[in-house]
Amino acid sequence: MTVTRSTGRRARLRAETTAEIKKVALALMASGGPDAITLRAIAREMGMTANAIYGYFATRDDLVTTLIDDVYTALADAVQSAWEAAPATDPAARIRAWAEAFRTWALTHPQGFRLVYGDPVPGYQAPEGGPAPDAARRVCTGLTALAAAAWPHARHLYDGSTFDWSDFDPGLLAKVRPAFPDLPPAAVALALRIWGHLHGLVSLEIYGHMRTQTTSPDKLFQEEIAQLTRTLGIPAER
Amino acid sequence: MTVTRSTGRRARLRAETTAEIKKVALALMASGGPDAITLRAIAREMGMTANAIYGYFATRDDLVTTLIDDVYTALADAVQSAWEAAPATDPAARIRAWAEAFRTWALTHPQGFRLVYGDPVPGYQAPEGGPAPDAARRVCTGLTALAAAAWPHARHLYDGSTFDWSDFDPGLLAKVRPAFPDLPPAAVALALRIWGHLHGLVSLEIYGHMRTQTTSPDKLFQEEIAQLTRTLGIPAER
DNA sequence: TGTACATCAGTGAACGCGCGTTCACTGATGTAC
DNA sequence: TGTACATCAGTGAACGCGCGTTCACTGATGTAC
Repeated sequence: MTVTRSTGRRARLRAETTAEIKKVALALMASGGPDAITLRAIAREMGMTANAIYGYFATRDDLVTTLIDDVYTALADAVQSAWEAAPATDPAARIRAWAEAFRTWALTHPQGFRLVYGDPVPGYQAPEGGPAPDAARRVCTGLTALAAAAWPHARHLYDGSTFDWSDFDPGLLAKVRPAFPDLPPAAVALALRIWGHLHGLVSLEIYGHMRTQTTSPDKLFQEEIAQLTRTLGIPAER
Repeated sequence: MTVTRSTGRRARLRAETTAEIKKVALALMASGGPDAITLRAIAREMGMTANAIYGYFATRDDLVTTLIDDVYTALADAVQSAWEAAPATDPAARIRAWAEAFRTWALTHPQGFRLVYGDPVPGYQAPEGGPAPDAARRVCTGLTALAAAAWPHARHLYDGSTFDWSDFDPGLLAKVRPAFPDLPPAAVALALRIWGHLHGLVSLEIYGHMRTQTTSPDKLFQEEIAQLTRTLGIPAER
């Protein structure tokens, strides 16, 4: 049996077509929502027949799984690079950068947000078992870094916390504890709570529930961030 | 033209069948998600033909609109009565009651939560225009009552708030301002932020994103409530 | 360099499915005189 | 109280649709000798 060299022409064409299928699928999702991701629609858009896609993805659910992973990665990259762009010496700025990147990404890719955090595509069955994809983890562990930076200022608020390590998923801890050996369980819980706060505000906005309440969701989110750093007692630099 | 008396036998049967259609639709949704709400499935379950339903609802979207309203009402009733059951003299207990009722309702009716706060049923087109249904408003104005009770203790935290009345939806203000004449815009913003916090934590849990982080979402939520009353400076009674 | 063969991307027709909705209808229930 | 008529809930067959997936196939691209 001859193995095709991965740099061969065929392999390259194959990779390009795979990329195009995903690109078209994401474009369809952006304009029509996750429901619009159908093999036939993708094929139509690409000028192929629907079953040609079976040469690249074994099944529709396989394609959707790949897309979810791609979108998660894009989100994780966006927040991580925003966080890294802010100076490490200014925890408040880093929190602000992370949170704003999170909201901005969501508003720019509302359908992507729905795909990863909302209802799955109708009929989609996620592959069973297996840990959360790496990118999903990165979103959350990024927040743990924020909590770690804030911890010296905020720890006194959480003296009564009853969390211990057994309250967390082993997969999460495997990522978090080596990176922040001194962090107590209460700080990880804080990270999850902050995640919940930001997710809630953004998600209400994305799903249209803020529109009937406020005309300035942006201002609301700014106040959220300001209060967050204030409550945690993080000094603003300068 | 003879108007059928609304107490007539026919009218009663009609009301009963309408109620059964909704009941069956909700049961289908509970077991199969919002996608499972199809006229044919409902009819199958009721031993009728699919088109018989057209005698009760002009279209599938009409039925879904009605269901959303019903579910919203159930949620609003649940949180409101929990809130009322706690003593008015104990704001912390009232906040706790509201928040716990919110989460409990969501965990008990995950598909209902998805129906009202998540992606709409595939293909569903909400009736255009028109203000949010009354029940949706009640969920949010209930939170304003919480913020109002907390305000005397928490106002000093929001001195820098830049919110004014023009930042809010007139429909919201029409409900809120008459009920709480002394409440400033910053307090309404606080209510929305609290809503966001609770919604986020519950929504991550409902959509399964907490499972890969913590084994004690319950504990996390308790800590959220405790920190909320603490941050707002609400004294615990007793 | 030329030829025989293997690989493999994509075609085109077809399958069975469940869906919302329309149509002409039937038979039971209620109403008016 | 009895009869003629109107109302109306529900039937059964059919429409056209888009979907995921399977099948046998064709024709171009690459490979081995």
